[in-house]
Amino acid sequence: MLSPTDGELSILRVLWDAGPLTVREVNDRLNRRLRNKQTAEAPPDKPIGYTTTLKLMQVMADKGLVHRDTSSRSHVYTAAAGRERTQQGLLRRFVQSTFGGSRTQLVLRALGEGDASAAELAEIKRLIEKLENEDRHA
Amino acid sequence: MLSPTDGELSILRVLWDAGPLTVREVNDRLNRRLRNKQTAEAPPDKPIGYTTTLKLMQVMADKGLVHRDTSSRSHVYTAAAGRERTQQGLLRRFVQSTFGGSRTQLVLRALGEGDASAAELAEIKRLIEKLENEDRHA
DNA sequence: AAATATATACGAAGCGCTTCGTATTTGCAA
DNA sequence: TTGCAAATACGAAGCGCTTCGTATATATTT
Repeated sequence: MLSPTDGELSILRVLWDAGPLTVREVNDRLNRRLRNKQTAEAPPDKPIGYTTTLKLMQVMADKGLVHRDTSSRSHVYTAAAGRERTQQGLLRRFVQSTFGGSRTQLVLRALGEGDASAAELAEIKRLIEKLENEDRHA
Repeated sequence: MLSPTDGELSILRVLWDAGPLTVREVNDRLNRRLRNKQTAEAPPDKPIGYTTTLKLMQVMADKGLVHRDTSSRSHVYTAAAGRERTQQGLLRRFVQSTFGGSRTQLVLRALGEGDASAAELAEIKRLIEKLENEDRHA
């Protein structure tokens, strides 16, 4: 299980959002400032060169982070792992390095910042109650 | 506001746990396998060289991550920023890069893993209810 | 067909993080 | 005081990530 780097992650985001894409399409989307709801990413100060994206995606193919279809001249790439699975992996690492492995500490810190809306808090609460129920019946 | 790297973070953890320390003391603690409750860190496979720790801490002093008292021959280091503040900074970065800035997504993902104890869930729930009350009165 | 545009492949430089070797200084002991 | 132990300072190598220049192949247009 290999975790993507920051640069790789930005490419994966594009692939997750916009399905199978060519290098050109990915590069365009990285440079164009289209902030999809979930994906809130700041547009780069300096445009990313085409060959930069190409090289990165080639590396990702080597690492197995993406699959590529080379049947046509413009190769078509797809993310190898889903968004959830990837986020879980990154989260695991992060919790380990920054919170000594305690997910609860992380959550408390994340909620403590105080920018969660009432609806979000309600959603989290709902999840907790669901988990508590599962616990009780386990 | 500068965020520590992984290596720097492991040193900060030691300083947070054990107050002002010399390089020697930090290096010893990094190599000795003393897993403090909060700090659950795996002991390194290969011992960390003394000068490695020294250099890293010198860099940290340059960056302002630690303060050092050079009045005695063995310099004494203290963490410049507190644990909470540092974790907040790292969390902010991580949420941005991995969850597109949505703390709620992060929390949902963190809780979804399903290894939180009943007591932990209760603690989180308590915090949420406290936040909801603050919201209501804001 | 020739010229132009667009694709991939590849090597290498730049940068930050980490690690270590080595020189130098300082304190302590024989 | 002479020698040994332990500390700091410093330079540089190694590695991974990112970026880019350039070579080469393949379409497309004129």
